[in-house]
Amino acid sequence: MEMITIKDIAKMCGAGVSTVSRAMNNHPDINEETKTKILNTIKEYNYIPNNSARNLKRTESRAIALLVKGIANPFFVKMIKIMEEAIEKERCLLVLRHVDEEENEVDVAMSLVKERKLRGIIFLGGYLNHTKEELLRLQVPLVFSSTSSMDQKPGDCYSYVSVNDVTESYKMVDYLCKLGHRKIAVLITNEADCGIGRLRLQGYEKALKDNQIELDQELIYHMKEIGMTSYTMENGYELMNELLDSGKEFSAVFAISDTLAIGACKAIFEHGLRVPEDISVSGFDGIDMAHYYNPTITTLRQPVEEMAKETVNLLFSVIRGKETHQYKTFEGELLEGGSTQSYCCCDSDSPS
Amino acid sequence: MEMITIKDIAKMCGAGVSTVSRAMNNHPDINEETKTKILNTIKEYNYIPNNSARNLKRTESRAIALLVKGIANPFFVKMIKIMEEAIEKERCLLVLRHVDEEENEVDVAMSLVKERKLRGIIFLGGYLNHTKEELLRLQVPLVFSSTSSMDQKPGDCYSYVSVNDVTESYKMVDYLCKLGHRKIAVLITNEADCGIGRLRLQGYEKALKDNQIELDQELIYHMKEIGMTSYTMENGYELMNELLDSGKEFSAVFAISDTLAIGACKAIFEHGLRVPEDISVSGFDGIDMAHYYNPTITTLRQPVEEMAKETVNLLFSVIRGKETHQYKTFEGELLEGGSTQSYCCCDSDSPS
DNA sequence: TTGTAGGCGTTATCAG
DNA sequence: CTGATAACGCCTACAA
Repeated sequence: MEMITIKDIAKMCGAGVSTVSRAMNNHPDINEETKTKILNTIKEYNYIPNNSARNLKRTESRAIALLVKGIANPFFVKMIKIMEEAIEKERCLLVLRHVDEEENEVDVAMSLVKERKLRGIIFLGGYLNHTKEELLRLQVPLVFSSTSSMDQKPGDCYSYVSVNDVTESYKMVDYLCKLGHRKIAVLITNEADCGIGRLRLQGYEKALKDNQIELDQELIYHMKEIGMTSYTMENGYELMNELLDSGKEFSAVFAISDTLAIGACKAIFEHGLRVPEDISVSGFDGIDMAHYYNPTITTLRQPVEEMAKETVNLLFSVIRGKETHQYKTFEGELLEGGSTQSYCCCDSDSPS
Repeated sequence: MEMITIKDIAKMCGAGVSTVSRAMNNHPDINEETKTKILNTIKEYNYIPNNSARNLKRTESRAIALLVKGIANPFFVKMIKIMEEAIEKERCLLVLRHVDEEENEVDVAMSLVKERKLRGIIFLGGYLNHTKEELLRLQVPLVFSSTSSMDQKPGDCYSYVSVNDVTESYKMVDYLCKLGHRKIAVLITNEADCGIGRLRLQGYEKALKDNQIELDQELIYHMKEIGMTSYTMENGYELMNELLDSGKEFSAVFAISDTLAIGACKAIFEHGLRVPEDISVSGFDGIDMAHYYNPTITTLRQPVEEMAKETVNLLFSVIRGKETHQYKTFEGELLEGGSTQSYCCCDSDSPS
């Protein structure tokens, strides 16, 4: 029932608590013999030091926090994995924390800074709408990765890694235009979302404009529910059903995520239509699923691996004081899949 | 630079630390006026109490730990979400922790018990091979959910929620047999895996036997790499490629997860074959992707929602002392999708 | 209703 | 090399 503490170990070994502490923490000033003896009793009694006490007392740690907004997002899952490895390589401890949609990630971060004496923080996802003052209060190096921000000018108090959502979604929509599509619908998060959704919509609008296509508000399909920012297949399916049921004419769809695109395909199939013969579908992100789907989803691949690695690199550069905060934008890559084809007014039945 | 503490707040308000503590923790014995005053200064100075100190001092908390082995698994992602809500409904704090493949979840749990004074622990995924002694040492109610265990007899020191992997995979393979398939390949984790993979293989073997089909070792495709237990589309793709390239004859494939099944489909398509006309493909789990895939994957749906809810229920029953530890097995549901069809020796080109 | 003091389990400091 | 001892920041008797 009683928790065994460092004192108990000390008593058992006939040593002082500080010696036990030294043994545990690999301090240099300790006799090898007593050290092994202590380590043995620790193992024997399954003693595990109390982290709360440690964190409270320690002046610094090697902990890096990774705060993720949207842990279900497959795109993030991959980034997390890579960051995890990179951080481990720096011999640091990763503290992974899932942040809810309504939660304020900076508050969570602040709490962690106090609790764990963090070395640095990585924010993954979410929307960057915090004041410089709030961020400075965190007192540790910060990197925002794949976080959207309306004004693309980060302050000097944090680093920033991302693709340019406007530019990249422009690429995709422009690609659809060049294929000859003129009636291009877009599936997107709800209107209140000022995050990535809005940026990608901007790219869509600009691409249409540059291709001399008039913007048709009826082809912009927002998720209805407020606060509904989740990029799920189900939402893609729902949105596409609405769109198809509306009777509105269109030949291509740009879904602002691959998950939405896949859901959309399902709706299209269920309406007895084909992808891409009847409707071309394109996504965004370049997640594995887009590649494995049938047909392969035409998508805009974000260089996940490089982005994740660079995120960690930037963080450690600042931690080491070697560099000051930076702003890195990555280029996406348009992957042509089987879900899009050039627009054909005669509605051919036998492509290929 | 200096961290602001409870003492600072106390000083600023001209109050004692205990009063500040009472204000923060909603204690009854406190003057409303002083309470609001304190709360205001706390807000004004953005004071956040140090969790380490709290955990160290508190004798109990309302924290429940959820230790997940394989956070990338879409099946778990859904369960986590549901458990999260259920735990919140019990007005408890969820401590979500990702456990690496090589990490021992019980060690992590032990560490958390000490650090956070946990009320209970839920283990999601992984393989249950811990001694009763180890588990008892944790001192708090335990539930293993969707964890595999060779001997299906849990001790009395923990609860257990799962489907019967043998029975359920039997159902699926039996279904394929009843469709007329006699050469059924299986895609599975590496041979060293004594977890879910082995159980599902048992179901496969039994189903074949009951259908008077001789077991053909060459149709059992294990992941090659040791320690490779990840149920990814990529692995499914690789395995299926090997299988197809081997020239071995078969008409159906049972992949022990939907992700593997989807990867397998991709490989089949790339070999110029069709699903299900040339090869029937079935999966396991019933994740969303199986439903959205084209064709829809025939799968064995695990009742995620109920399982997740029951997991939390069992935990709280024990916490409240109302019930003793239990062992709940759920029935899966075979969802017929478009990826399977009855075996047709004439290799029809125009199904329905 | 409020304040003071002691201790939670460690680590850091400093004298031996 | 080792062992007391004083913090770390908070909560909680207990006394006022």
